[in-house]
Amino acid sequence: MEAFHSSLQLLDAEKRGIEREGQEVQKRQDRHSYRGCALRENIDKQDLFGLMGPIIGMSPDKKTEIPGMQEERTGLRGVCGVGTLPEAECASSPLATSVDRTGGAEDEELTNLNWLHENLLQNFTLGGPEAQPSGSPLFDIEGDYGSSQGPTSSSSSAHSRSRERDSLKSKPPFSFSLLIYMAIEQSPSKSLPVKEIYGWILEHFPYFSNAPTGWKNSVRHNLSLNKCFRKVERSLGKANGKGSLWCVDPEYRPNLIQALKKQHFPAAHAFCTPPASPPRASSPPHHFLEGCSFKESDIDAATAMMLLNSAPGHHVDPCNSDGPLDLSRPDAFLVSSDPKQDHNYSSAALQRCSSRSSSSSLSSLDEGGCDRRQSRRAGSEGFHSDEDSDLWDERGTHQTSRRPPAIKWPVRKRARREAKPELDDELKEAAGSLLHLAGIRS
DNA sequence: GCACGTGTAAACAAAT
DNA sequence: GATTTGTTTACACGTG
Repeated sequence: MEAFHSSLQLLDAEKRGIEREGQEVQKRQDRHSYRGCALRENIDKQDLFGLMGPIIGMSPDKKTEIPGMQEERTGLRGVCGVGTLPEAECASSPLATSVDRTGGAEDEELTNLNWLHENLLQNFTLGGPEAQPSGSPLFDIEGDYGSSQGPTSSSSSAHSRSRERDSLKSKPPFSFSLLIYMAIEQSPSKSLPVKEIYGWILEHFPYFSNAPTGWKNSVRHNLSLNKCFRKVERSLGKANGKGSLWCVDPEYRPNLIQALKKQHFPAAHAFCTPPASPPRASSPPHHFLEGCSFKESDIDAATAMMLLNSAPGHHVDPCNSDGPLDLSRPDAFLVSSDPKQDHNYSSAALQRCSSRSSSSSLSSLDEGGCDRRQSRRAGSEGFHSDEDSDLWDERGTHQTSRRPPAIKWPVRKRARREAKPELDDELKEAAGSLLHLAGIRS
């Protein structure tokens, strides 16, 4: 943990150095563009760890212009805002209670995706929030927003309006799984009801505000089918809305992170790259960074931190199914180097996902969806115990006749954790390599 | 061609 | 009874 804090300090120092270079770099980046994106060179690395302020993805003015956004956002304030989710506060599940008790400060640093939204996503925009006329984070992610112009370039207001229109009609470059993941991860309690997932998506991807309502069906479909997501029963004693809370299955969080990065941040393949490979070899492919002003070390720093978070023993996961994690305890964030105390399943999950082609993603996890549902229905008490997990680990039925049971069932979690120490080490080394690449001493 | 991931639509049941 | 939520099935399409 001390090393982590020192890394943060080093990041801060580096950030200041980067900022000094900022203007010079901006000039360079103005000369480049890629798919309409121009990322800030001087990414605030503090932000990478979820220390940022409120979400700035969309200006209120623009949001109010979107039909139907107002009512959707009302229920969202508790999610993206500072407060805690009322439902989650009262949720009876160990997850919700343990998470909500925390206040989430350190948890925010280690697990949330604010860094993604406010940096990776937002910094895809032209020069950051001050320069972006539209609040949509996909504003410049999508390639059809016109050529990128640097923040210092003379992007006319007409051009901005044009891009804004495009942002409203262009589909987000993320799958529903990732959208849901981002929504859930950005919530203080790491769990959201469906309606607030809708709200988050609507707020951050205005495209859906004008899209046919089928996308909500898709969201629900994903939540049900994708075993990355778990249902958490709300508190029975309080009538606080329909349905359940949904959270990210900790076992598949690395997969989601990887899918997220594969979708837009191919530097993520460093996660699957053995540490022996040269650091630069794990740099994002040219097609991605080409023209982007996203310094590779920035990406690496971000991915390194995520990898650290994903690495066994470094992960703080409120959704840990091994039992409620009381994040209010000061030792809740102690970094364990003991594999036996590793409550993270990322290594196996990562291995699973890296075993497939680059297209490996989330729905491969759907193979077990039916079993998950079975166990949900058997007792929808939210999270499974290990025994419960073992149940849906070992049953081998497949969901549909169209999906042959090419089941990559997670093996028993504990057994897997103990059986993959070398993989754990690789992950740690990879994290170290990435941090080193980013100029951070781990 | 095949397997897989993803998106979409539709139907249905249960809950509110 | 209407609406929302959750589940399931089916199909289409793109990709490797």
